[in-house]
Amino acid sequence: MAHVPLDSILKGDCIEQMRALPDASVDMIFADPPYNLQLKDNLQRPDQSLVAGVDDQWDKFDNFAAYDSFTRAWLFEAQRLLKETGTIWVIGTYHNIFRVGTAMQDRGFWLLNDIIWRKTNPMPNFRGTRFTNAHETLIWAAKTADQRKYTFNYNALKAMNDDLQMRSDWLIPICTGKERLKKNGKKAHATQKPEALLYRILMAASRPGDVILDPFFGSGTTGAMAKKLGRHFIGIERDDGYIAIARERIATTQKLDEEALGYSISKRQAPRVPFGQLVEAGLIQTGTTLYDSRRRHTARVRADGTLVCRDMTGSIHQIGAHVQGAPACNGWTFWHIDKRGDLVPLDRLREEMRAASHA
Amino acid sequence: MAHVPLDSILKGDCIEQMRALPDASVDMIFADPPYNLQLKDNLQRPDQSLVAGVDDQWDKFDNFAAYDSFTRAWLFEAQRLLKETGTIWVIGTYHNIFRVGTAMQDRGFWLLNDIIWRKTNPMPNFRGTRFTNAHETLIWAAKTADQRKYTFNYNALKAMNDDLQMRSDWLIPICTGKERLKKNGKKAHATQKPEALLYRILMAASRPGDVILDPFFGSGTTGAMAKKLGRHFIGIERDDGYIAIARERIATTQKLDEEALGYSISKRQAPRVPFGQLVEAGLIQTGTTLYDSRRRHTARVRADGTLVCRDMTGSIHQIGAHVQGAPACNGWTFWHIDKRGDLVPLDRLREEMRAASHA
DNA sequence: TAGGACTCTGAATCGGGGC
DNA sequence: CGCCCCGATTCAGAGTCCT
Repeated sequence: MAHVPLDSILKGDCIEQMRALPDASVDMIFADPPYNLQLKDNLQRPDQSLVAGVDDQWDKFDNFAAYDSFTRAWLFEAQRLLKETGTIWVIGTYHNIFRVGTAMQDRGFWLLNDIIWRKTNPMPNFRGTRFTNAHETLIWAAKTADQRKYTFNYNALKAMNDDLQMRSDWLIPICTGKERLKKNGKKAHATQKPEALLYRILMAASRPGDVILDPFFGSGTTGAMAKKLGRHFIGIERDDGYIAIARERIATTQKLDEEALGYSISKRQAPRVPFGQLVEAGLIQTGTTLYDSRRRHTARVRADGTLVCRDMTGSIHQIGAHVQGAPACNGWTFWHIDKRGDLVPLDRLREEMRAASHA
Repeated sequence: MAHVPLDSILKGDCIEQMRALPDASVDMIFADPPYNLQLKDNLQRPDQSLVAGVDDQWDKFDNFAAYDSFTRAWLFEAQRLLKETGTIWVIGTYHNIFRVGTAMQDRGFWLLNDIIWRKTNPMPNFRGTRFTNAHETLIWAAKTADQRKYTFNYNALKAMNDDLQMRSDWLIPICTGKERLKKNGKKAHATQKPEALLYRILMAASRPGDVILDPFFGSGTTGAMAKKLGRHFIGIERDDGYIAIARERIATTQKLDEEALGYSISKRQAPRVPFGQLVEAGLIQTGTTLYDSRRRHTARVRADGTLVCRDMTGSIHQIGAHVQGAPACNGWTFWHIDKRGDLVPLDRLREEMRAASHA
């Protein structure tokens, strides 16, 4: 059967290129297909400047039927290429994601989750006519309904999330700053995805050495993160310009060392809530005594959010580590308050705080 | 034509009951259709206790085709019942929402947003096999693609959100505690929606006095919130038990008083006041010099309400655009008068004029 | 150099009424 | 239906320049 070209970008139409690859040859697929935006006119900001919207040819379809037919064709090949334990991720917005999801179910993929990428910094709705479009949706699915042995690194993701089960809503900034690839001072690709998003996806649903296919490779975020995390990639892209920037980008990306690959922690988490903020808000009184889960250690809270324990003062993490004689400690889960005899972890109070500040 | 039965619950099949209602008779629809959950077996918690899932007969469909056909049928009636300015909300999870969204687009509804209801307290994934399913998805749509005059209280929602545009991700707790209706100590309805969710939806997309239809009425959250917010409701439900619960619930719900029901309206809805009227009324003298906010540009007022700037004359908007070299300009906020050294925008004078004409 | 003022930008189905 | 004009409308983050 056909050769599987690892760590390279195949130039051409994604369906044709996928057809040339052998059955059951990839461990994970990440697909960022055209969203089929139907933009009628130019959009101006309140200051009269023009929004640089997506006007690329690759996002033009005549109608829903044409888009559906395209979607079914590439999904058919994607399913054929997946190994039995493989999973697929597809990203989109309300313009296309319902059609993609329907096509996936019809094709026999088994949906595992829909994941919401919440943007910290979305583009506002300039006209005040709708809600700020502040998220995109990912669908995560196994090859078939009876396939239960898909790759999912449950514990790694729990560790990335302060020892809480990772939820289906992920807060990640859009791709800006140094990470955003530029060409002649302008954005090189209209829809470059943030590396943190691919980082989390690859950590969740693949293992080092796995083969990752991205049939809509674009600026190559999937390839760069695959290399960084010690996975192999196959990219498919038909635009020479995009291929060139992706090649250069991946060439300058470093693979993490073996040790880091075992313990990688996400840099970007849910909005940070300092412990002092709980004190400031009155959720925790100064002078309150904190306990570990078995009441073997105690410490008291000061007004600035530090703890005192015997003659030591420091953060909830530092004091937690100190009393255990451990090199490090997650103070949020280590320390508890006594609520009518029950021990409640600080982490629960933080959750309440986050909820209150958003509601 | 048929009678529209306000503030009542129609017993029977939702499609048959909708058929009996006249065209263009409701202002907003909220629909919480069966989710078509595909639970194979009973789910047990780690402590071996059984999760009380949805196993009602109303959630049983033989396959996707049967579910799609049901979905298309009720959406057809829903679209017929909507007034031209009306919008529809449909809630679901990944089991059904993609099929619903596709059917809505195929039917000609125009999607305005998808909204993510983020749960503060979702049920964990007990087996550690997937991400915590921590959200549900709502689709908000106008009746047709060319319909731009749908009801959306942009300013009211902005006010509810600390003066920031409301985003597409809403953090709301699931329905628990006193709010959760009980029957013989057990939850009375498997999928009772939180009142906060309906509150926000009704505040966003309806006005006092509007008619709200809920074709899957269940425990009546829509009816209760409609009554509380001074809207009318029509509920459709086929289960006598649910109807009884909902009736009692709504009977004990109080309408907010008129003052509380007031909400911030937008400038678009305010009566139009031409600039010339301010001159005519003497709020601005002819010959007055106008300044932009940084005093970089000036213009003088003429008797007919036009401005002069160098050799140009025109409306406050035209001259504002001209001096900036911009394609357009809002003269009301661009131009100011000098009141004892302070710059006051024309917009403020206009507000005074409107206030005076009301008194 | 630290901080403030100003500018720029991001997958966006983004207006209404009179003539 | 088309044209023209009125006039309503933005948040977070990064980058630049000046004090």
